[in-house]
Amino acid sequence: MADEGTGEATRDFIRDIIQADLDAGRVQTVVTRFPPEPNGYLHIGHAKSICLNFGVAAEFGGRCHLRFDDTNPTKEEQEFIDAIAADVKWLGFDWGVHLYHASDYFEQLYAWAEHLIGKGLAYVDDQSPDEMRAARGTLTEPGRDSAFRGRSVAENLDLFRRMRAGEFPNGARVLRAKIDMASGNMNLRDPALYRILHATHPRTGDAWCIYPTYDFAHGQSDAIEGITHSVCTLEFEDHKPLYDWLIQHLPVPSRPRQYEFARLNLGYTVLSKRVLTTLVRDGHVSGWDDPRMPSIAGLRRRGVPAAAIRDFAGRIGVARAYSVVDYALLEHCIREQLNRSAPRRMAVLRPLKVVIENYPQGQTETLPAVNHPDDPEQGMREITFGREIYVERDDFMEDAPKKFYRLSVGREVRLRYGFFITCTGIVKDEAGEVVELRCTYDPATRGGNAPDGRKVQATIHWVEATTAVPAEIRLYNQLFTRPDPGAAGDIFADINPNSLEVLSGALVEPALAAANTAETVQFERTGYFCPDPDSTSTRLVFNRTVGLRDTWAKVKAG
RNA sequence: UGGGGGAUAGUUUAGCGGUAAAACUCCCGGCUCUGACCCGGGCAUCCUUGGUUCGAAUCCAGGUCCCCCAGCCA
Repeated sequence: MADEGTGEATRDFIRDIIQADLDAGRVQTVVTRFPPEPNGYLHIGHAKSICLNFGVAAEFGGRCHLRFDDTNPTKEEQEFIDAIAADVKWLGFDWGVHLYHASDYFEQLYAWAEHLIGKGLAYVDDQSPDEMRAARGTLTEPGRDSAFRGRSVAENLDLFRRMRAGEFPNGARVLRAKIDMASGNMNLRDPALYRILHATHPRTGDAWCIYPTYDFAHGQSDAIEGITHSVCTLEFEDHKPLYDWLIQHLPVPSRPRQYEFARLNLGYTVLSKRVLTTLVRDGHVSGWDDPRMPSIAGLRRRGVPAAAIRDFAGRIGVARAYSVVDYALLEHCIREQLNRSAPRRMAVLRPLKVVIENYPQGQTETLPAVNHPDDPEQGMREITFGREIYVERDDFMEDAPKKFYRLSVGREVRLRYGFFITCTGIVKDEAGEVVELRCTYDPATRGGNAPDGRKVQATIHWVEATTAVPAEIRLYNQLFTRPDPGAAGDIFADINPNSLEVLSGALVEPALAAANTAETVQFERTGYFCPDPDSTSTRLVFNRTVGLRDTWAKVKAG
């Protein structure tokens, strides 16, 4: 895992705090945790948190727990629990034996709730959700005390036990902390600690019908596990006073501290679980692992290496200021990683037939090609050359400007690993479309160099007609049309109708037919691609992970 | 108009009283059997106003703008 591009010992305020705690002896062993709620799949925003929590633990010789925050059985599923664990592992992190669930602590949390009641710091409220909302006040006006706030300890205890016993329907009562209904911090206006939820929990089944809220479960779970630095995102900042209040009033075994950082925002991308869930549910994408999704599963299926995601997480930094990261940075990290590892292959996305007129009919020959120009270890392979080949449509222009280096009538180019060819003529169909090129080749340039030392301006990729293998290639574009999806109102109106482009007539070199591995390869001059699970023995399907940088496209665009 | 937090190149970060650093993007140029990679070069009134100081992005005071909070979600 020490393969990150610039994975140097990055510095940020979280690491500074930990270093200071270690130096001052406040903490002996750093213990962090990644606490996902299993109500959806992980996305690249979670990857930032995962890399931070596991990264920091590793750097300081501590440990990081994986803890499922499974306190709301109405939204959580086993499928998500399994997928999340698989994704964290795929990203390259290991929680060892430290796999936990907030539900592991339900009994202890319940006991602490009674403890709070006993100290007169919590009470059972009979108000309905609507009444509670009305009594909570607003951002500028204080709330009003509930009529049930003054119940005796005995009555609270009795009612709370009966809540647990299942005597009341959902929403009938709730256990609340008794703090301050006039606090400027809404979280301190007697927050709910336990609610009645007659629902089957993925792990505890029907053992419970009351469940702790996030606020009551999270900090105490941290304390039970001995978490030293509970790192979360900025929106929990207002919860810290409550987090601390609970830790202070409960006989917990340790005193964890919460620290907040800014969550990741990515241009042209949505990292809201609510929206992502809707995209999947309403069929805007094929599933959580659709290659257009910013989910870990989607990125993986698209061919993005875990190391690229780790590198990305390291480069975006950790701070407290709201920010939106350029999508281009992610692409850069992917390209950098793949450039040095991905085997090179040739594939023609939009084929244009070429007949080499002076090459013998019915004859073929093989030519050696390197698998990676900078890595001899990857070896060589043989590619077939013959009279009929296919080149990329974009590599021919009828009225080519001076800046266009590729094929045009009268121009000579090099076929990668092959010969120099010169275009001598074109064939058009009735519609006037160029459907075939006539060329001649120079036998003396076999292997790619001219004995007379003449140069060509371009080298293009190609495949030989009789040996090429047909393939479907899926090109992905941004899932949203604007850098700030939803900023104009309806986020679903910003979905890009052209986010998926399928090329069904692509031709790839035979070596790719054996690409059954999940390995991402480079199609020379076009980009990085990986076989999609939709591939079958009779139909090859490739996903474009990311294109190569294309300077010509910019020149052409003017 | 309550509470909490934040403002450094187009973007994300560094800088912690000594004269703005890096990466990405973009632009210019070089190299090249991938117009890729790689290699040069360019791109900042440090939100603002005033103060302290020999010296301020850093310290102080006042503004401005942005983000989060009124779930029995997390």
